[in-house]
Amino acid sequence: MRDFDAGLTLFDSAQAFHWRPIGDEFVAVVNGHIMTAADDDDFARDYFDDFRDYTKLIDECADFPIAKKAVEMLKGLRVLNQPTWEALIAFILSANNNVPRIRSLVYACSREYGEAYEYKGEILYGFPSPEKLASADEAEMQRITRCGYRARYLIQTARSVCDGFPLDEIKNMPFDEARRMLMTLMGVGGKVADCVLLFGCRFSQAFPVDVWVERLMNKWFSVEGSREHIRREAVRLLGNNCGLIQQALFHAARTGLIEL
DNA sequence: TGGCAGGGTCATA
DNA sequence: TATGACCCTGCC
Repeated sequence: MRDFDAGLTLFDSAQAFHWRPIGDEFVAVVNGHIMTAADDDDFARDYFDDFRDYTKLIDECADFPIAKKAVEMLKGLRVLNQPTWEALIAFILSANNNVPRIRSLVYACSREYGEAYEYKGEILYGFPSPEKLASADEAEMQRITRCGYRARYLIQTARSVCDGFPLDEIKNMPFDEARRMLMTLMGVGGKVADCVLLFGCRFSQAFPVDVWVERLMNKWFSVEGSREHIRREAVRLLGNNCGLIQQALFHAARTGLIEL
């Protein structure tokens, strides 16, 4: 695969939290199958977004030197096409947490409620199913996983999915409608919805605004105001692939590659 | 060791 | 639309 930086994309970029370095490779359970960063079947290439031409992205942010710089510096950073449910669970857990703790919460929930798999002597866990989470006890989940108030979000959202919420149809809806639908789920506000749309529904115009993106949009794009306002301005300025650009900007800001 | 901040959301007014 | 509460912990 051309220009694919597995460590950057799967581990450092904080768009997925369940990939683990084992030996000299990255491994995770995706959709009930063990997957490695070296896989290159059609499913893997799609998951790693290998069918997109990322060189075009540099031209798309030509009007914004800081964006162009971030995209150029982070060649090899892909935006993943994760299963919607997996992105949903991970980003509900992400709320008001730092990256190391999100990783540990995703792990704890998977270990407790997901299926175990063995790979080269290591145990890996898949994401818990909606059914499994829907029947979980809130207090017990809090005690075991330490996920705090997010236990209620997880359980309620899992119950909605079990009760017929059309999660698999979200990716085929118009963007605004998809976003509104996701936000009816417990624990899903605008930011989490945008992450699910970007990382789990192929909407490259989704633009998650967190504390880092808020700061960099203030400093480098002179955009201030509510996060919803910042999001709309980003779409207007950067276009329909603003989510892909956001990912480069987010990582550059968080790691000090660009000043804040 | 204390205290802040973290890929926010919800309830309330 | 704006404000405060919220589980817990990584990190300075």
